[in-house]
Amino acid sequence: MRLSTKGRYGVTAMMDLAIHDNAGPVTLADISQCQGISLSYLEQLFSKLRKAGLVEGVRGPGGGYRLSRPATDINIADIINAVDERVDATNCNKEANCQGGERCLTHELWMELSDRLHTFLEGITLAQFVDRPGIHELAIQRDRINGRFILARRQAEVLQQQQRQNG
Amino acid sequence: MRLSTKGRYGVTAMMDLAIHDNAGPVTLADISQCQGISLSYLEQLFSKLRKAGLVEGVRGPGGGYRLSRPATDINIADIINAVDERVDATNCNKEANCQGGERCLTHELWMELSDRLHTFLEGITLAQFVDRPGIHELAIQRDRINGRFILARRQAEVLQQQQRQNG
DNA sequence: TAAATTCCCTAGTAAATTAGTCAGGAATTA
DNA sequence: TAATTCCTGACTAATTTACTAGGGAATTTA
Repeated sequence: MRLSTKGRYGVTAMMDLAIHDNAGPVTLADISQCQGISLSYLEQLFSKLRKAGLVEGVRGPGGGYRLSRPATDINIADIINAVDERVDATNCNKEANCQGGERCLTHELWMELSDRLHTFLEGITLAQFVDRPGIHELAIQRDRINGRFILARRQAEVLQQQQRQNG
Repeated sequence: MRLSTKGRYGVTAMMDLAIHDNAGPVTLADISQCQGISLSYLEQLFSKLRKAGLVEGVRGPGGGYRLSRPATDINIADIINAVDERVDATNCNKEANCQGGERCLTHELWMELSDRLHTFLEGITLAQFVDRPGIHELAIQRDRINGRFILARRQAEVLQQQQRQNG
């Protein structure tokens, strides 16, 4: 397990997709502008997310990226693994350090900690951040502030439709 | 929160100190050899751990580093913060990205995740890895394999003493 | 069909971080 | 006094991060 700004970019971008999941795909240009990351860099990150099967791209006008499965089925460990891609190889695996083929005790303990961390992050899904009252209304507000008018409108339409059905 | 190989080095080194806590200080030369990290690099890492108040150095022959407080009072978040030193500054804090002074919704969600992670790692102490049956016997074995004879002897002495008192 | 939009891919580069090297000094023990 | 070990600072190499540039492929809209 490894966690850098790259991982943060991946997670926040995926949260963005999850929030707008009902309102259709989100363009990288939007995410780029809102988060202040270069478009090309985002494209590279999304290439990894796509290869990991977490998102799918939709080309052409009105296109963008969307989650490839429900937000309930995507956890934080998935995302970080896809983007940060580093496994916890300790130095001892390359042997020559710890004699006799025995690994350092501390490395075993580290692996245990690493496992615990992984399990913890596996237990946190995107849905846990998105499925809460008022989040979509808040998202529409913020999107308008950030100039993401198309997204805001689409999301507002979906919301109205749902309210008509419920009320 | 940020987690790189540097953080791993810090944590495993601290585990090493914790295991030998009763047997006196551990030299950086020992850790360097066992973990395959350069001595000077370790010195730089320990400079940070010392400034964070987690360890204290003992100079001269027979010296080394030891924990500055009980292993029960040192958690993983402490160590990673000391060594990786990066706080979770999102791009939005530097403003100019998200208009209107409002932060991106995803950044708030990220901070929430970051907090959760921090709390999780705060709850894991060094003692949880060290205070378990047979760990010291195992440590002595491994130390001998790794050529850390002085440490192994000191630890064996302490262990015998404890056994005399108990049995 | 043409034009616009968006994903998609490759290659290269600048900046930052990681990891290491070197050289020396200060405290302590034997 | 000599050996050991921490401690510090400056410099360098390697790697990773983040960005830039260019073009191509699929799709929608006019």
